[in-house]
Amino acid sequence: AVMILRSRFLDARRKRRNFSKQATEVLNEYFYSHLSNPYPSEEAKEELARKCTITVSQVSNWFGNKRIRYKKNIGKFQEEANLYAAKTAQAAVS
Amino acid sequence: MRNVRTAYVMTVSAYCCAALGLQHGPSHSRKKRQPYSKTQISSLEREYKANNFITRQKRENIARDLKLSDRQVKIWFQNRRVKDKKIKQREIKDNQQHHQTTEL
DNA sequence: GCATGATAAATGAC
DNA sequence: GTCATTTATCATGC
Repeated sequence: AVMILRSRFLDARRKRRNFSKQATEVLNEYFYSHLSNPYPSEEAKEELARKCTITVSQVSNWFGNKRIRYKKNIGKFQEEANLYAAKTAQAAVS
Repeated sequence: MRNVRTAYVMTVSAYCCAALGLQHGPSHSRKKRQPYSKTQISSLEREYKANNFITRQKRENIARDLKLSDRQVKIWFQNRRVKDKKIKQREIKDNQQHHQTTEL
């Protein structure tokens, strides 16, 4: 019996669920439209959290992960970046 | 006004990663993250339970016993206090959530 | 099997 | 000291 007795911080990491598609959409829109400075203010985080129905901490986690993973492999995110760039461009026209 | 700090950070760390808007990159060989062993964690947790803040004397002893640097022990206690704070504020939120769904 | 969210060490501004 | 981060690692989803 191995008994994984990890006192894992109330076990939030285990019951992890992916965010909804709409939430990811909102977060990505912000990220790619602020690519030159992808650091939302506390107020911006709160609004994103409200829109996505997640906590501010989860917003911070998402941006932390996104920044490092984007930086590590920009090429992999190129397609995604173009997608959201086009989306915000169209929003600007209308 | 908590973002004045971030704004300043951005101007300072504009040397590296300037093209991207990314903060203090690997400035000059950052120490690689070293996950601590169960034994080390147990001792640290035991001491933390005794008191959340550690004196310099105790810190030196613990560091020697656990084969960690003085700085590592100091940082561990700092991070541990942050963790405590997060746990508490999450418990508060969970309670609020629970009352909203159960009452009325 | 990697994508993804959360946590654990480590850094730096203040 | 706190605290927002970076980075690696962990645990899970699918």
